[in-house]
Amino acid sequence: MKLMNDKYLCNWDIKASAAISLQKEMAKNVKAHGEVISPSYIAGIDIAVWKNKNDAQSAIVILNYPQLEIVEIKKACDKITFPYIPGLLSFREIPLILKAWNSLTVSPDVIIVDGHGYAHPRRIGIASHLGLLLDKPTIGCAKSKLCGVYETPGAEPGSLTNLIHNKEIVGVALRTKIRVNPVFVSIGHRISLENAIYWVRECCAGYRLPQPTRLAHMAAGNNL
DNA sequence: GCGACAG
DNA sequence: ATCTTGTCGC
Repeated sequence: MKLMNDKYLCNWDIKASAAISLQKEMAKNVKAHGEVISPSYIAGIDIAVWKNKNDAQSAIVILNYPQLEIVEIKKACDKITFPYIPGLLSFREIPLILKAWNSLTVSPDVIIVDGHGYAHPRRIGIASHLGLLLDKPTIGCAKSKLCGVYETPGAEPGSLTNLIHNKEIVGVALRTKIRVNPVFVSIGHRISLENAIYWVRECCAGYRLPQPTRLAHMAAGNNL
């Protein structure tokens, strides 16, 4: 697939301070509204870092909807350079994600990213950053919180509570399955929070994580 | 200075 | 993220 918005493309070999400056500029262009109505394809993205701490593999899995069957899987391997710094995850993972994106033949209508989007100190987590680059609706679905406070959601699957940071609702803690910890959903780009929550729920076929994310995680680790 | 801290 | 099999609980 072709990269739609190369104006957001940057030199990935930069310092943390420069990355933060870029985030503050890009955050102004994130669109927190938009509805994905009846998608034909939903993508899941994740990366696995080899234990040697240098090599990594990204995976993009495309599922059809509503069947949620795999229609395409693309992977890319390379050395990982940028260190893991909370708040700067996108600069570590996106280069490898774009490499896999280039080989895609199916264009997804919405993408679920393993990590936060708007629920980020500067409102631009990896889901939002990737959404700007690909000019696609993206959703952030993380397994743990990066910033903000929230009340424990009810025990019933589907229940949720707001994730609040600096008095602003930045996402929700969503109980996707009984007796498991909630996941954190936030908008990535070009989608409303309500619609993002809808699609995450729609993709959780009895699992804690949405199927696109689960399968991308397995694919990245060569377990699929 | 101290605590928090996606993957 | 990753190191790692079986085991306990719903």
